[in-house]
Amino acid sequence: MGGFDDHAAFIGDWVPFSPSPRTFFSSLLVDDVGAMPAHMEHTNESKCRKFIFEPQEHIASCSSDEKDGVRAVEANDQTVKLSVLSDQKMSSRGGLMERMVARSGFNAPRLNTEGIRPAVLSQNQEVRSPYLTIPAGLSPSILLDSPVLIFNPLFQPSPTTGIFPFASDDESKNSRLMTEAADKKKETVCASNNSSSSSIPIIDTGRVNPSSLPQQFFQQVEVSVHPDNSLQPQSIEATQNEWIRHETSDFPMLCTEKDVPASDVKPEARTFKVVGDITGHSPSLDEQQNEDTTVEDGYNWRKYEQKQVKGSEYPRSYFKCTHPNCPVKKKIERFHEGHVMKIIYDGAHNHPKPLPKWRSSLGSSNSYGDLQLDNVDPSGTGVNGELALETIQQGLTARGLEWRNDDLEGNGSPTLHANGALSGSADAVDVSSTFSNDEDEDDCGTHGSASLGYDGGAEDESESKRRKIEPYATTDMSGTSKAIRKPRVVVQTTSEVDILDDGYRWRKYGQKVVKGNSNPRSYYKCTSPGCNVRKHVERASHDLKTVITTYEGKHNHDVPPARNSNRAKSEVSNSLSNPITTNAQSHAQGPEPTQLQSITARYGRAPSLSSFGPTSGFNSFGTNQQDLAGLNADQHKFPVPVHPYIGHFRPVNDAGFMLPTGESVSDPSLNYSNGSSNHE
DNA sequence: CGGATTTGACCGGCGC
DNA sequence: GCGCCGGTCAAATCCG
Repeated sequence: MGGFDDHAAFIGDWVPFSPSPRTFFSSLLVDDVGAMPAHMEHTNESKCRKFIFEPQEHIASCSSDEKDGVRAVEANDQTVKLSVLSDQKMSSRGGLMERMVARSGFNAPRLNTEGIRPAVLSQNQEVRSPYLTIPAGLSPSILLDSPVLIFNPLFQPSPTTGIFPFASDDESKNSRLMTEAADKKKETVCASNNSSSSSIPIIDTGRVNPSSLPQQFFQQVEVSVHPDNSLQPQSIEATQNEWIRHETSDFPMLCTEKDVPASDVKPEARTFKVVGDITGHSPSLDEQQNEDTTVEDGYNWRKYEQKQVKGSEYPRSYFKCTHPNCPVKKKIERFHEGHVMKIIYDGAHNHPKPLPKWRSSLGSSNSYGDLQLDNVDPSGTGVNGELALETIQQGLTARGLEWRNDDLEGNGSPTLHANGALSGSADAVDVSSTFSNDEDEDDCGTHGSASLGYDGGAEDESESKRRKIEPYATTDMSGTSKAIRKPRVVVQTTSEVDILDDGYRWRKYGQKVVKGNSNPRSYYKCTSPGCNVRKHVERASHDLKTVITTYEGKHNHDVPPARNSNRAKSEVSNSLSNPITTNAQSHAQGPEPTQLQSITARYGRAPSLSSFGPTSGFNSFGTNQQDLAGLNADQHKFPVPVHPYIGHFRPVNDAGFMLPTGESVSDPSLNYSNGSSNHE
């Protein structure tokens, strides 16, 4: 066994490929979207990938609710969508824009108020809009701190980034907004659900190009945030818990977000979401990332994660407040070619807002902190409006947004207050929450203003979660010994089946897209109690037929007996006529038909995404698990010695091992031609 | 209903 | 010090 330790062996192609719908799907998707088979809609993977090609109209829903919204859509027009995705994506904007312009006479989107009906709204009293759409580059805190969006002619969006260097100028902001707000009725807005109850409207700026449509753009904003209640109906469209921003000429982007059903709204789950868009500019990934990090809200953030999430073609960035012990986190997500940005805040800052880097240059007069959101409140949106914000709010920072419980008693509507002062005045830290039952805010005790009954549950939750996890993680770590590198064996096979069934039973515990490979990597653990062996499986980026399985650790047990040989047999017969398999064969992207057939026969079934996992009855060696488990390795046509890592595994590869780059296989003793000898 | 899978989120190492 | 990224966790969901 020593031979394996600290080494990784890369076992070359030694396995005949097997049919895997998943593989076919992947290849089809990648190589020929238009030819994607209808059945793809049944696979998770297809769903996942589909988003990439999905027309704008669906992206919003994807982002908000991949599970429901997307699926529903897929079933109906997936094929069509896919076939026209590319073009549509590229041209839809212009077409819509043109139509809108023609219709309205100008580029400002038209507000759709039809959807905003008191009746509907009333049904969703509990539903609060979690989204606030703001232009890219606009500091969320500014929004939060200000009753209105700022319009300052002096601040033009960056020609390159489209970011607005929002410098605060209270006067200009307010005056401008106020004066213009009156006659702005054509703004497109992605509003908060409860028009009547949203003090913090959702502002969807869409894909406005400020440089070309500054007026409209800001008008829209104005309307959305106008203290006066009037704005809501116009800018808000509520559709049963679902906030949909309609696509309009200049605002082709959807900011459709599904809100949390009232019933599901839990104090601890409050999240404040700010959605903005990168105006008229399609940022590169780098740009987006930069923008992500440059979105100013007055606090300092450390990016600790960036991940591709399902339903979004752009990675989601995770940030933590860098202030010591501050639990606040935020997520930034982009949609629609990066034009729409969603920022989700989680938790409440337990410290004053640090002095912004740019603030000093702007001068105190411009400090956004001086803005008073209170203004918003009085307006009439009154009561309900604030509630909307509350629900979403998952603990806005003390500084950026202060919740006043003033109104809470009466109607539970909070009042937003922007603490102007930068440096930490006491109240800056003071987080007032209107959510009396806010269990999520944590630490309110330390910073929360008692007046609000702010419980700070969120933090507690996350903290407790962390505490709960840590011990486990620690244990796990020690057990699996991350520090102590486990022996690794890398097996490369050519297979249509993702998982090489090695006789052991595995439980999938993770899946992730790793850099350099668009194909997700799946992580598995051996399900045998006490066995820490893990493996991850991924398809090679360069060759979808190539499956790379990396084993880590050594089984401390024998190969478990086959579960049910009968089942395997039946599956074989079923698979032979499996439509998926048949379908796949018909596609040029897959293996040659003859190959497929033989594969199908060999593997006996067209595994479902979940079924061709490690526990499936078939392996990738051209044998099924039952064979391996039930037969002596010697008896099998492929002598398969039980490998401590990979069970019944025998690299019957002609090419022998291939040492993967980066994998150190320095031990010459490694000899997979005799697997058994290696594990003693 | 219980086991398996999915998937968003978190952790921590590593490199710049 | 910060961001990237692989690995992992665990709640939610799926599925037999």
